[in-house]
Amino acid sequence: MAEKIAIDATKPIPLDDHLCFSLYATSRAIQKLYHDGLSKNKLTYPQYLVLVSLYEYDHVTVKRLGELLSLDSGTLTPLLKRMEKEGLVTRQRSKDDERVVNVKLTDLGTSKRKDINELPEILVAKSNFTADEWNTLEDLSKKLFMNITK
Amino acid sequence: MAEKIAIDATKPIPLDDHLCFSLYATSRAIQKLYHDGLSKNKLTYPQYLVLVSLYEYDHVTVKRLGELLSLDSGTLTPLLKRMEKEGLVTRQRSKDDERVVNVKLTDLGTSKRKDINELPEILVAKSNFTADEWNTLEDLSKKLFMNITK
DNA sequence: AACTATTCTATTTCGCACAACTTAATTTAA
DNA sequence: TTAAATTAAGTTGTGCGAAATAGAATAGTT
Repeated sequence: MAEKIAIDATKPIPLDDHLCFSLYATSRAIQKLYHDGLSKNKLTYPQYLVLVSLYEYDHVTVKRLGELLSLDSGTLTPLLKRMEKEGLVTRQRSKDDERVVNVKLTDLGTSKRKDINELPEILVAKSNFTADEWNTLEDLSKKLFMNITK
Repeated sequence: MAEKIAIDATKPIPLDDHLCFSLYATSRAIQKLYHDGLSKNKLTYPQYLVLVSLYEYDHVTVKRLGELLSLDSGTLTPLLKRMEKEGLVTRQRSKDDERVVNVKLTDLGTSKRKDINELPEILVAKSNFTADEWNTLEDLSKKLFMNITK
């Protein structure tokens, strides 16, 4: 029988006991960790995630990108316009369905793959995690995401 | 002997293999989960974290708040001004050291404690996690934060 | 006391995030 | 086949979040 998760809401709950805060702070810390490697390539963190997505899928629609990154068009449209301006991607309205905009890598965008792919190594090194710790954290984080978004 | 964490940077790394993304997406999903409960009280997520901090410490300086939440004054100053405007906190420059600004709860701010403290229950319920899963995720997230920020 | 360095807050600028809304294209169904 | 509903992207407004800078107050040194 699994133990219940106990939170006593009648007393002040220390910040340190908030799982939400731990994940929030850690996520931001990782973005800071990547900052130098990203700004060297004139990239922001969400722009980096767009490139990662495009290396995986070659071309995607704005809608698909939104599903992949759980970001909406209000975030993606201006972000992609900035990336287009930097010459990293192209945005083209689909001939089949004019509502759809296809996003593709340019040669410049493609050329950054090697640099980009080295960023996770920084986290691996700094984390000082065992493979088991790493995988457990990843699995639990994904499981939590699934459970609260489904 | 612990297994190494293996990342092959020569091939595209699926978005799904990025621990950074999993934590980033999960953190944002939690903020969305809290959104209704927060906006009911006219609060944003970081403002909620400020209140949590104040329930724990009663009064804090801007600097201390920045350390607690790992946020800088560029974020905190306007945020606290908005909270002051809403009547949730007071901001007062210290007599001892005029550089320091003390932040304290008002009665209104204090009165929100019960409502505020119920938010984590929403996450507990939605997570469907065992106490063991919950604690493991919290511990590993904190450990990762410590290792990459120290 | 004057000089220097440090500490702390505030300001500015830019780029997300997200909600709510608008516009335009496509699909559906009456 | 045209009116209604749906879908995709874009727009607007607000609030973070980070970096860089400025500026005032304090502490430390000579």
